Amino acid sequence: MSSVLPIVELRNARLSKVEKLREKGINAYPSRSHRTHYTKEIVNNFDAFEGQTVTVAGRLMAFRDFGKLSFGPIQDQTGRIQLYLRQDTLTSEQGAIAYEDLHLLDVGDFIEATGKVTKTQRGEISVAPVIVRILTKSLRPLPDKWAGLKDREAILRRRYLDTTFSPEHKEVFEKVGQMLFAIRRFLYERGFIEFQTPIIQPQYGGGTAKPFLTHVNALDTDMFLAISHELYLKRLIAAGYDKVFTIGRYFRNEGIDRSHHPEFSMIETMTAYENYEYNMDLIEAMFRYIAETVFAKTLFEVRGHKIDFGEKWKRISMADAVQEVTGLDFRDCQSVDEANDKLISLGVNEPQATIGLAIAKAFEAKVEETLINPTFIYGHPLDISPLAKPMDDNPNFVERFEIFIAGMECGDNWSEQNDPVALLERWQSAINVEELDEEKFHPLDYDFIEMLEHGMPPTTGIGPGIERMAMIFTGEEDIYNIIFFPMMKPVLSQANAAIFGIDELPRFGFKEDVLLAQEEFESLLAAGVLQPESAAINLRLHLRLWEKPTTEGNWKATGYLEASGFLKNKRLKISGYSAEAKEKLNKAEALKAYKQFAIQNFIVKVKEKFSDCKVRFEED
RNA sequence: GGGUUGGUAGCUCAGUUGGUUAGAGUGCCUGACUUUUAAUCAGGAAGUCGAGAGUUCAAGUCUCUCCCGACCCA
Repeated sequence: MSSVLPIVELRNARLSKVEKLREKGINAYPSRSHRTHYTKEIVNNFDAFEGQTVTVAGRLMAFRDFGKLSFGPIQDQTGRIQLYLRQDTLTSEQGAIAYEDLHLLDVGDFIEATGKVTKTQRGEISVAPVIVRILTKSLRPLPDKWAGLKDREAILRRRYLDTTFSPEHKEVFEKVGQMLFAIRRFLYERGFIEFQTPIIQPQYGGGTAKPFLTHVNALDTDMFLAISHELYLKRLIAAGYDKVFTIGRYFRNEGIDRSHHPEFSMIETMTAYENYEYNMDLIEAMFRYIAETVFAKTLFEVRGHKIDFGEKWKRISMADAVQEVTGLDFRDCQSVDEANDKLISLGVNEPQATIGLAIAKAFEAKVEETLINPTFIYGHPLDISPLAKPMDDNPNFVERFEIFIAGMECGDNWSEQNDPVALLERWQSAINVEELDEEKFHPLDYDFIEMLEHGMPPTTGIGPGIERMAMIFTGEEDIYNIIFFPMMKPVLSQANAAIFGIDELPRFGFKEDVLLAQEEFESLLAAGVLQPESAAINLRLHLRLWEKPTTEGNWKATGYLEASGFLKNKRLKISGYSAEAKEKLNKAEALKAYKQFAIQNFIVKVKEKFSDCKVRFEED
């Protein structure tokens, strides 16, 4: 090794301190501490503690050496207290660190100090240790004690360093934990029972999000990570429990931005023998309960708006809300065309397939952002709510409500459809629409329908997102400040490569690419060499539309298909497809034409060879 | 997906029209100091300038590709 990285030298220096401590009979990684008090209780009650002997423990955050006297604050979960170390009072009993050996400690080490509580001449509340023990040697330097960690990427990848330096960031995560506890307490007080529901599910129901696919080796079956837990909670209702809930993890294989994370949490309840009106009361009370018990206030500032959770929430139907904001009542429309004309008059030039969809569109485009104070929007069009129960007085609308706070949707809830025949019909027609759309794969859960046929009492549920709720209460506008371990691409730093002697990260299940030309792919398929290795093939189209015409004056699109499911841990890319058009198409038309082409050339060939293999098509 | 922007010492950051051997603060190492609060003083060591390729007599700086982020938009 010719040149050694500075971080490696720093680390080696600390490793040799571990060795020197060992030579003195001191274990740098003992089993436990003998802490008697947290720093905060001492600092807050100095008068009571003055002169008493205490043992405190925490991370050494700084060290100021004055020869025969030194100072160093230690930090524990509750705060900091200064150690006031004197050569003439520090003893070196067995296992303790003598004054002369204090240089074997580093800022960042976890240590324990036993001594009397006192004040220094400058008035700083301190512990004057008789015994100092090391609890854990730190091998890497802490960030700058004044600046802390600033690099966003470093903060997200090594959150433990950021929370060490930023108590206000640390507190946010504590509040999230307290919120979860408060929610559980709130529900238990009202007779709910908490259940665990499966995260790995054979079918994904209860939503239209794209799932994560996984494989269960023991059953040799593809399964999905939960996009929702409600179908299981409903089975619990059928099982005879009247009030159930789960605090579940949810996985949606979609975009990431400041308010969306692929993995998130929801509190989901189901209550039998009640309808959606019960839930409006429940969730309003829950928000108030969290505000009062976790944050000890009802007035919050959310995205620049003052919001009082102590006040009663507004309740208005979706169609009324649209009418209130736009002056248009979509309910008197006689036809879809009439509804679409109204949309256009609002400046929304996206024709919808039904009157119900048009109402939802108008709401989304014009009303949502105006809902600042907590508002219940109820009575959604049936068309966008296949699993909800229609209203008695107008079956075009359902017993469903959404919560809006500061223009953000914060929960979606409804009275569950428990008529198995009606639900199956709704479900099937929804699937047909979806399939025409070719956008989403929406499986029918016949086990669930069977459960309904056995009978599920009238039921209603709520499902507020934990992260959204936490963002509202803490004032954070970035979900990455709420999720302690956000999803990041794995990387290997040069320093770690050098220190651990590796040149790449372990890659379990890493996907390699195999590139085949269209002809190669088709001949391998025809010869039976290439076979599906999972029950479903997922297809993804990557398309490029060339902006300049060919010499013949035609417009050209090229691309490749990405197929997973043929080769384990490998992603198959098939190139060589191309399509030409006589005149310029817009991107949507070109995509459509190309998709047709891909379906003919790929899906049909796979289907005729392997008739029971599912092929799913997804787009970028 | 589109636009903008960033990656330089463990950390926080400078680095000019391309031009000596890439700097500062902090931290680290050595020494002094019995009341500090980002202690002070003296001395010292420390860099694959995100990775790779190119242009050039000469690249942290210019060009291209890639990796990892951030911000805004849809």
